[in-house]
Amino acid sequence: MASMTIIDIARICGVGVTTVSRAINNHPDISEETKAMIMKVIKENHYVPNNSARNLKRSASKTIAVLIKGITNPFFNRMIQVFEKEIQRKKYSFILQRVDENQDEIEVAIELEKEKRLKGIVFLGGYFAHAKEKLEQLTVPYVLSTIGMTPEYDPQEYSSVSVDDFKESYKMADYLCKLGHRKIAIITAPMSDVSIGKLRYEGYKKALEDNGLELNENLVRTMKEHIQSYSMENGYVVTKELLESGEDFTALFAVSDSLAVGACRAIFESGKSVPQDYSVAGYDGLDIAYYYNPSITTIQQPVEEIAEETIKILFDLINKKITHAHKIFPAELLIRESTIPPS
Amino acid sequence: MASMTIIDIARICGVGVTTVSRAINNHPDISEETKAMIMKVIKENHYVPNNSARNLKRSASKTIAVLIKGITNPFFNRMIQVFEKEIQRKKYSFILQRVDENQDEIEVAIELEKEKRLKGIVFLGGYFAHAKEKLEQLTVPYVLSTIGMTPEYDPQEYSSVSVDDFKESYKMADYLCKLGHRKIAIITAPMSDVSIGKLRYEGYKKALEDNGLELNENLVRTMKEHIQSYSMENGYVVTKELLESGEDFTALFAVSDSLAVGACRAIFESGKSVPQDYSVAGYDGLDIAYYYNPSITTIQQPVEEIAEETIKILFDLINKKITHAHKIFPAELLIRESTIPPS
DNA sequence: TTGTAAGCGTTATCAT
DNA sequence: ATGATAACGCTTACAA
Repeated sequence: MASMTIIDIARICGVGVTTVSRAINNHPDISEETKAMIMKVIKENHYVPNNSARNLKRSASKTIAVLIKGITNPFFNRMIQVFEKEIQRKKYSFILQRVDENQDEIEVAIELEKEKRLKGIVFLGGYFAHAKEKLEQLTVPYVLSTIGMTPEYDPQEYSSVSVDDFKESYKMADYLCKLGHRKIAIITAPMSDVSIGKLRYEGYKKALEDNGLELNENLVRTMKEHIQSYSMENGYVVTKELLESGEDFTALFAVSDSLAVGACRAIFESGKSVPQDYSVAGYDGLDIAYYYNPSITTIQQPVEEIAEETIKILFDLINKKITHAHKIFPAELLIRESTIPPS
Repeated sequence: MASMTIIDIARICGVGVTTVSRAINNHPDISEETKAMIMKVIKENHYVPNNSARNLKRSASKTIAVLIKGITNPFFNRMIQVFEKEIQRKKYSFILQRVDENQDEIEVAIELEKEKRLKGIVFLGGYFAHAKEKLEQLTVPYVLSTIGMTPEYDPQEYSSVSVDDFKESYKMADYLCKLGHRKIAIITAPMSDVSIGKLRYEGYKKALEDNGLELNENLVRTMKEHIQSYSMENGYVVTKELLESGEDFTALFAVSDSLAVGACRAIFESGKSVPQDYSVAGYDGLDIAYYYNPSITTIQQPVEEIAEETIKILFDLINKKITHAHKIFPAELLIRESTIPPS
């Protein structure tokens, strides 16, 4: 049996399609009894409305899409939960759309906006170097959440919520310096990265400079491009290489907690220990940084606040209360077992 | 300016809509030059076809959806990558749809099937206790991947790929027994769970029995319902409670690696160590089990093979080569630093 | 090779 | 309160 349509239901009920539509969509102009009767028939016949037809006809829907670059990142888990909760609280529905690493998030967004008649979009993660012309095709409000934006963009033209990656990274590197470390290695993004990876590296560089330390290029290590970025495996491989290079260092700053975990394992396997032989610091404030052994010193981003503020700004945009906004949250340096003064 | 439609493009190009459609969809019956001209106009005007309209009109599309319960689970990351790769290799497109913990995956599937004219569905994760009547509304082939199915279902009526959770869990518990442990605690799913959590618990029970060990109810701990299931935090909280209960044990089997990580941290915080004071074992074979300190003994599921076989079966179903299939892969017991004989 | 026109399954407009 | 009917933007017979 082919799939039921609204017409079949109308026929079975002996009413017009409009009435059925009214019943489905909770319209006021319908008597309780006809509605109940129609709903009963719908249940019995397992009728499910076709969303494509609905979206096509509807001029606007109350839905927000969250587009994530790299859904794999545990850092986003908590944020997604908050997004979902907040969006539902506003009586909007919520679409989570994953964007592939080599897919253009703006193109996905443009397509989705048309397909689903979106009211707003949240971009989560990734870099953001798009032609202005492309951005302009997005006719609904959007907010960049924890995304590093290239500085060439006019801040008047978009909205964002994040931490100050430069400052927070500086904070961590400065802490390591103040601990007495003078040879501090870093695992960061390839220099081609224009986003948070770059900002975190710049913070490290500045902290070294301010502490009178010279930058040793041999201690600046970048993630392997062929391995999942910011992953434990990447941290492991890069650290192994660093250790084998024989270059001397006493502390290692990995720009994500996952990288730090991989780094620790590489150190253990070389017969050394953390923090006695090497201090290791991470970034993000993931659960694993707390549960790891030793627990890992990190920069904890206030994920829930970031997510809440993202939604708040998005709805202010939707309701035309504002034209743009940028919110920067402070992150917290959590000092744990993995970092001590050099021996 | 309102959004462009195919009619606008046709008008601008001075051709009919059919021709534009042909250009968009790479149809053969169109001259190279008109096609090039049309594509140029499309680019210039930023025309993007409306997917809802396409899906509505199309009778069938070449797309496969993967529905995941709990996208948060790192165990699925690798699988998703494989799914995507394999599906693209078959020239099909791929939709990843997250299903909320308290959402009914079958309902989502039914809706999506109509909306996107799916060719097939993969269900990933979660339990699976659905009314047969509901399942029957799914008119396209589907495969359950790493899902525990309630035994009441007729295996003739569905397809699945997974490991034998009972057997693999038995393997781990048996290994701990053979190591000499006689007081083996377990962290598992609440008894209401009918799925993998139950199977893994049953394997543990049987192993104890076969090794002449009596089951101590006080050593059977279940995850907290209000905390994310199978998470590090859950393992941490439950283990803390276990340690504080004063009940004696020498080994702890956590039915997921994340639980095991949380368990280890709870043990460290109580001033004890792993594996000297307590052996800890996990399940799944996540990266973190290897990178953790100590590295964690686990049951490694062959995720890539499971994912590949899932797609293979799905396409065999689509091509009507088979009516159903069940594939069970062996998993591997990886003995690492976290388990030693009791002292 | 190209164009015209008939749906796809809804919702919205306008009568009744 | 209810129903006929015209869109929504696209693909696809069928004609030319």
